[in-house]
Amino acid sequence: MASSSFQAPKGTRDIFAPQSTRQRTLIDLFADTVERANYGQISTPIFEEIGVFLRLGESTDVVTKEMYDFEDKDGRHMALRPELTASVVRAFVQHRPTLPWKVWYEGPQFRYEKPQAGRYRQFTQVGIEALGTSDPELDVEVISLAADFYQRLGLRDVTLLLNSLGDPTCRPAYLEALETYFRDRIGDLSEQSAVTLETNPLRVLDSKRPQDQPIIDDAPLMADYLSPELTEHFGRVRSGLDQLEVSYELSPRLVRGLDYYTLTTFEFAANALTSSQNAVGGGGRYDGLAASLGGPDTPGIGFALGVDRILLACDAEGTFPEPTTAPDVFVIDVSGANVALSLTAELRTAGFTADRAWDNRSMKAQMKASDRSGAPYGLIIGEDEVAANSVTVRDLRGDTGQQLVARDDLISTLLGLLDPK
RNA sequence: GUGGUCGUAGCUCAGUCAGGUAGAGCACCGCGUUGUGGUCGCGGAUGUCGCGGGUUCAAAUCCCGUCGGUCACCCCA
Repeated sequence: MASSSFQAPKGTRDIFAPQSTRQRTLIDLFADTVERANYGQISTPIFEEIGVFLRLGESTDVVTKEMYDFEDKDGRHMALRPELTASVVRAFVQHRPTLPWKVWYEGPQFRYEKPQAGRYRQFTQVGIEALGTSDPELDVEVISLAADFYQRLGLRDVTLLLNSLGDPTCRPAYLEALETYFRDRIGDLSEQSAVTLETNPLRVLDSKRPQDQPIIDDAPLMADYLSPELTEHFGRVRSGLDQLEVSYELSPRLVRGLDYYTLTTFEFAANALTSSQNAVGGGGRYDGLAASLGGPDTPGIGFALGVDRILLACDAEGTFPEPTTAPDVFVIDVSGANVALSLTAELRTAGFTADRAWDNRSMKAQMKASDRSGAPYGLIIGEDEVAANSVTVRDLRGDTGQQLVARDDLISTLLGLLDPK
């Protein structure tokens, strides 16, 4: 803790068992959920040419203020990925897989933000992206998969917020109306919102300042400006969600932070999280992104879910507990003959998880260690056992006592007592 | 990035208001005789009181700075 010693960089943390095990379990559950829908895993580099991310939008903090960018030794301007959609679409444009293309991912992302609980400079997201069709039923599939996943985790109090942001054919008229509306009231807006208005009127809707609320409440709605086709698309998304019994709230003010979103946009808020960092996931359509990255004009939709925040929400709801990690057996060796060394290796080869005590400690100390390990059985080897070429198998959890087992029968005896992992 | 708040043993915290050079619980280690843990009893180790500077005879305690956590805004997962 002294200033001369190192600590994890601001906004980052060390995660170890059992939390790390829990995180991996969560990711496994996510993989299972989306692989049932035929999404395949994609793994992209953790850094890209910065241009890949500049398409996220010039009015977003993620791009303008929060990028971890650097020059590599050849002078290329690179950046650690602040999100994964852009990387996935870059991979799509580069490889041109057959359509529709459905992928899922997990991994760390980086944003230079001021940290807070649930907001880190390195954070983990899981997500999916699907490119190649504008079918509104794809929107429904994507959204419902996220909802399914929360449900499988045991999260109950998650609200799905839904909106349509229009597209280049109808959004400009809305933006104009919105800008005019806010300009007429700029004197009543907060200073911050007045600045935001200059770069992106849409995002003023996102302001949480009390001063802005009455003005935002009466602002024009995108829904009134959607083209007939998009109104139809949005209607089919909603009826599809109804059909699958995925409940949602229409949220006409929902504005996503990244500029590439079009049409369907959504966000999941965990109500158990009391802080303002309660968005545990979000996503939407980005029909122009592939083209803007130099590829064919291909529609796409996806979402990203914040693993760190989801786990905080699980804690708040008291669900998805940490897995208990205990070995099957724990070896106590007081023989002075190094039996533990070969015995643990033999047990592991046979499929058991096995740990042991070290440093030739006393019987009492080794028994204590075995108890603490959580293992259901302790294997005791002393001089007597060595002489009899056997092992004492002791029940550490129940009351069945202990039995002397011939070394040759040990594995089969243990197989009768527990299932190897 | 702006503002608030907190920072004492591995963990949770008391002590800070009224300055006199560190405590509790849990965890850890050992002992309770001959090879047996979990309960109990006894004993033990561990902190330059986040870091740096200032005021003072004297600072965990007061002042300034800094780093980190956290809360609100901002932003977003």
